[in-house]
Amino acid sequence: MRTDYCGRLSSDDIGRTVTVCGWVSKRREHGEHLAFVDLRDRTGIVQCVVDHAHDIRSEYVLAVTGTVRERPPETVNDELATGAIEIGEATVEILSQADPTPFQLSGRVEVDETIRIRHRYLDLRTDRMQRNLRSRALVNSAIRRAMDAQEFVEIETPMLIASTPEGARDFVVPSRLNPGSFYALPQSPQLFKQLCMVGGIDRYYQIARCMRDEDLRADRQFEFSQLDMEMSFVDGPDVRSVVSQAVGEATEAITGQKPKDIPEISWREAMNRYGSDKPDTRFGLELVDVTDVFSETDFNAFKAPCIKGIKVESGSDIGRNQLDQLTDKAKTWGAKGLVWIKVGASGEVTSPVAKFMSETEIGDLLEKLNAVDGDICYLIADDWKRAVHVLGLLRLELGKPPVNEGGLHFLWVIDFPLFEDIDDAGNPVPAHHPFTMPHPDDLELLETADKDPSVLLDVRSQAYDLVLNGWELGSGSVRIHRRDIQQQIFDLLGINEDESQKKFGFLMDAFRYGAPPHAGFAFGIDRLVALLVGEENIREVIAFPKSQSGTDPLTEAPTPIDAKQLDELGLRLLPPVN
RNA sequence: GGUCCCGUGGUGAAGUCUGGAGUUCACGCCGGCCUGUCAAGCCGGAGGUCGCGGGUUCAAAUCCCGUCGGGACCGCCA
Repeated sequence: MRTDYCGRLSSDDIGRTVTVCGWVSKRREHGEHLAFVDLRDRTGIVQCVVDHAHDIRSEYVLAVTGTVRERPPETVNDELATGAIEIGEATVEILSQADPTPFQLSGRVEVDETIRIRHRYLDLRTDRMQRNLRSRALVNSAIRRAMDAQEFVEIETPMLIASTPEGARDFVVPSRLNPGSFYALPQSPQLFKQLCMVGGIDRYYQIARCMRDEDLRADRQFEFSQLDMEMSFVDGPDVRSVVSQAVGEATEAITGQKPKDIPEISWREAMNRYGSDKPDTRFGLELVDVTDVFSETDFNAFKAPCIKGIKVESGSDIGRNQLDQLTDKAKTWGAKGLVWIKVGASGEVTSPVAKFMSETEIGDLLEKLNAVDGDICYLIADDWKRAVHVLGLLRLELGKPPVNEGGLHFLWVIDFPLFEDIDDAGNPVPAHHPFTMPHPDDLELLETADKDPSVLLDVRSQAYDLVLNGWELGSGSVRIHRRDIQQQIFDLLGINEDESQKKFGFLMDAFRYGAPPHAGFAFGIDRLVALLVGEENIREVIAFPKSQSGTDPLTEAPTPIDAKQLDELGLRLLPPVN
């Protein structure tokens, strides 16, 4: 049907008779016997000169046949890749007509995203979506190349699996053959990839679809894709090296440049310096500990276990209104308050709480924060966890650059704590999943936990996250491959033997028969691609995404199902709750 | 569970704070003119339940209450 793609025609083709197919991007009519039709396919646009084009409208699908010729010099279009040539004396076959589109595809005006998604088949024709989806495909193939080159085996794991109550909320699928029982859709192939290691696969990977029924965000959809991998007889650095390689090749495939070696930072240091376990290291504004300065303060609000501050250079021209808004935000983030101190020319300060601080305290504070004339300091006093958390959010609020500025700052965050908290029942809450190997140096801390559970919070794990520009790309860990340690962890988590046998019995059983030491990782493809192409929302790199409320504007999913389907599945609906 | 922002012809915005005739701008659409445009140009035209419901008022896009939809974030996401 066609001899060439629109965007690939060039001066080399002058004189050839060609047929191109595509959509009418634009028609410019100059009278009955001269019109220019810009024809678009996936490769780009070419101008066709048509004798009579009155019946041709935008987005009609055409096959255009004509002779490639040089444009008159004064009409060359430098903006267009094919701008030096045109298809002359073109004859047009209309393959398909088109109604006026519900929004313009030119990209000249921003279009409401719901409208774009409702008509995604049109939106996909735009340069932006064509580029994003092609970039995503390039990332996928680069990752596959990298993994294949390192002798990983691609293995598919089941989509219909057993539900486990840990972690995120499961999507569940009722079983017709076993009424009253349900499958869960995988939140990740975690257990299966560990079974692959027991099975001697040695190196497994998969570009896996995962589902989690949690609230949606700019960087979270119900469904997402991960590069999921697992290796035997390796340690954390080995895994990080392989992942760095794959991510590096994916980055190079899009940007043309291989990223530098990825720095590593401990979780503790990340929290202290950035107030986040996924720090955006494109900019400074680091947190400074000033607890010592106020160790003997009379200021009641600062009689706290931890006081952290950040300094904004030349930030003192901020107005009272904005400061009040920042304070309100800090409170919604969990702070009791937010203290700000503006620094004047000769070191004098302006602050609602200056009168509660001694001159020594103010002097030491400014010195620690290295604050000078025109700067403003923000301080949070609280327990360590809350202080760094709130100040970390404030740091982003004050300094986070736009998505496509500041370059790509990859970062490994290592030495995560094994437990993030102790729950009301006195059981530790795992920070990662319960198969994460504790740090070898901290194993003895586990033994002493009977006497003092709080030491558990100091136990490090062999878990690590990969972070890019403040987004958690993914996480992984060295796994527990010994039943005794695994049972010890289950005991600590308050999961008794019955329960662990019921939930993870197949894994525990597998470990009876010779489990190799193994470790793995998974990172989100959607997030990686979004950041690589400079999109601040992963919906822009997903062909058919869902809205924040989990509905699909295109298909209207989710929808009720009819009584017959419910009957078959042995389900009955409760009356709607009002 | 919570906080904040948005909703005005097909699209995007202004108008809302400070109530006074559906007013304006750009794009698109329809018709006409037009033989070198490429954001073509010129002339003309059509197109509206100001998300929805209620209230206040002589009068509501505008003020108040509720509700729906979209988005950003906190919680949540082992």
